[in-house]
Amino acid sequence: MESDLAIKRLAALAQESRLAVFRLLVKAGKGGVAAGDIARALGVPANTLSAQLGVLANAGLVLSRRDGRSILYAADFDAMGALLLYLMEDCCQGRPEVCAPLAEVASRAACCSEKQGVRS
Amino acid sequence: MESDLAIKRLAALAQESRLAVFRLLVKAGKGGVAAGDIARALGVPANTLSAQLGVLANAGLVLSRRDGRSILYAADFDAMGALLLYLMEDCCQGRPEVCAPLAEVASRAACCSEKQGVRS
DNA sequence: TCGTTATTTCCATAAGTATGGAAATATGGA
DNA sequence: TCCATATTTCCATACTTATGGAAATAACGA
Repeated sequence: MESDLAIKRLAALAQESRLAVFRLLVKAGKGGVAAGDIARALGVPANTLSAQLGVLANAGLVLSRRDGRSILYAADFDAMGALLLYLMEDCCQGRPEVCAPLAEVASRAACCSEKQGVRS
Repeated sequence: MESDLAIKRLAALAQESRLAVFRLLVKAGKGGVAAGDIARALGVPANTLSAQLGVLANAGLVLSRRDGRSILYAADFDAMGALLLYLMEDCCQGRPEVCAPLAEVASRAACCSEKQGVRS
């Protein structure tokens, strides 16, 4: 990953309500959530939320598709994985002091994904 | 980790020259690098760099100590590890789609750190 | 003490980001 | 077609951040 893109993604997540949006979308899974429902859940005006979703989408952290009158937003898990991989490998050079504590979480995930595939 | 702190750290890294500073400090390791040497390496005026180091330090991503006339800055590996752990667990809920691809990097690091006697 | 080097703080300016009202666009249903 | 709903775009305002010149502070050696 280019550091430009990593910076864009870091900046997109570095704001309270955008991080809240992303976390909500992670919880929701691949099905996604309508923009209006996100706005209601977070108590943010629709146009403000739209701008925030725009930043996340521009950073490639969320995907959107229209469903009737609504537009469904979903977290892009691959993009987030790529960002974390960048931070671990390119930025931190795989240093054990940084990366070793992550082994348990990562291997648990790897284990689950092999056993039962993808969950939503 | 509090999401406020995570946001502070994400924001600190979400800028070109600050990310460059952090990467340089990761490369340099625990010994650290004098502020002036960082400024020279990155071609940034001393006072501008000082402000950037201030942001990184305030986010807890770098540590500093005086050494004679110089002030040595060093990456705080634990802090970076905690940020990544937060992103994997709290933010992404350990989702396999995000975290599984990180298993190899993390376990390689864990392996090396065991050899050196460092554990998490 | 003084002079030199290293770094930070102060300050102003420039640049970028966040917010939300109002209007515009898109969809589906009557 | 007309209307209601869902979302975005336009725009102005407020806020935050980045930058670097100049002065201040800190440490060392003579």
